[in-house]
Amino acid sequence: MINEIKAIARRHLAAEGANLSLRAVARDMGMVSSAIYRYFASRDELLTALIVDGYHALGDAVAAGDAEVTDRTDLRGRWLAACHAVRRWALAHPAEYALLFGSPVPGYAAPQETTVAAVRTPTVLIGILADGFASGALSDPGDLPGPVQGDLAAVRDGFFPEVPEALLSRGATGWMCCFGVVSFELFGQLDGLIQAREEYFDHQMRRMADLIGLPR
Amino acid sequence: MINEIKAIARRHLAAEGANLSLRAVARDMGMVSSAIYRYFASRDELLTALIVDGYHALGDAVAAGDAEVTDRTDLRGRWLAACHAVRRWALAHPAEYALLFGSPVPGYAAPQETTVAAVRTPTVLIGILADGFASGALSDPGDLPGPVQGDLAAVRDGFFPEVPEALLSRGATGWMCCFGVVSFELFGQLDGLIQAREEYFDHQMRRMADLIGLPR
DNA sequence: ACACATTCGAGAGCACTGCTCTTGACGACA
DNA sequence: TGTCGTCAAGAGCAGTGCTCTCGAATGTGT
Repeated sequence: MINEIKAIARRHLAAEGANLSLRAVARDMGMVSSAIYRYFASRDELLTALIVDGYHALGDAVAAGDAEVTDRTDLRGRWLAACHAVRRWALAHPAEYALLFGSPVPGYAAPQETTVAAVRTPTVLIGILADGFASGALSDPGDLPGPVQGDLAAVRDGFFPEVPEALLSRGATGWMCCFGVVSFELFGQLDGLIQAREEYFDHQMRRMADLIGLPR
Repeated sequence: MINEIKAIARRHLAAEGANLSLRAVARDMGMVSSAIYRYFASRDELLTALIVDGYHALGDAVAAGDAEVTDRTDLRGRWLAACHAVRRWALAHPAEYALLFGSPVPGYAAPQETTVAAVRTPTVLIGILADGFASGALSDPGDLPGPVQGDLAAVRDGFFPEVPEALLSRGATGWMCCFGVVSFELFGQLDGLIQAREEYFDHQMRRMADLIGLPR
């Protein structure tokens, strides 16, 4: 039942964009709006459920993209595959992507459960770097300013043991830039400027691979 | 009059977030909601006016940040100053930033006037690279795939004559990554992970300067 | 089989939204 | 004085999230 609600809500989200109407999904279910409140305490709670699902769907897609590269030592190929998976998922689910990474809803404060789901995609990306460091293909850039080092050490201890902070930082920068380029395209900032978007994205992610230090 | 409406709308935007209520700003002006429609045909038109203003305000702030660097040949210093100006403006005007760069409103299609205003900030950033190329401090990386080259040549001809496409591309990537990192911070994706945000931002923009090829 | 408890959904209603249309007040100009 | 344009008020429409109450259905225990 709550799965059916989520499915219809996702359909509405895809069709109409961010402003999801409880009454509309209730109408589509042949129910009255108040009946929804049996299953979700509020619209925010429904959105939270969709957000968590979205993070996992994106994480799955990115992990699958990485997994398709058979040569696991081809770090650059894995990086590019994962980045393209991010972009492909975003283009296929623009409304959900906007829900995850777009402007936060004013009154809405993301509960804890979303932040743990949010970490799935960067986990895949930085996992590629972790593999590279473990095999000796990547080295520690070792160029972090002091205060940042402390923050990243904590993140490392929580999620990525064995990865040096400076390398983790490179991966985080790469992830944020991937997010930036995808959002730019998806939110219409490239309209009328760039047509060859997949090629341009690929080019940019290759430059990010250079920045991270992934061997060619 | 329309300036007063915009000012109050901006205040509401800053206070309450993205969902701007026409009736609320009318209330604050001691008017009735329908009176607003004398000055703005719709809520979208008001938002468009605020968006255009926002792009210009951000562009002004970034240009001012760049202009504060007295040594005009210090390309890296200018790049960092401009990037920090972007971040500072975003943190000072989060709701307006979200309006400009966040998820687009479903029914809303950005009219032409917004896209010409949107180009102001990248103009400043890439202007730094143009200066560097003119003085010989920057060279043409010359590493663009074919389809992208065509798109960027058109952009170059429209906005940045004399700048080679590959260098323009580097600047665009830098701008998108700057946007990505700022949005990540502003949209809450860094919450609970990074405390030393200004330092981390500075570090990341330095790495982007490396990628662009700005001399140290 | 009967009585009880729980679950479910319908319906009315509140306060709010963007937006349209009509009506009436006010001031400038001829 | 009369006319015309500008302005804002008010009512109203269709929609929103959300709360509350009230029946009907569905078990469940004795």
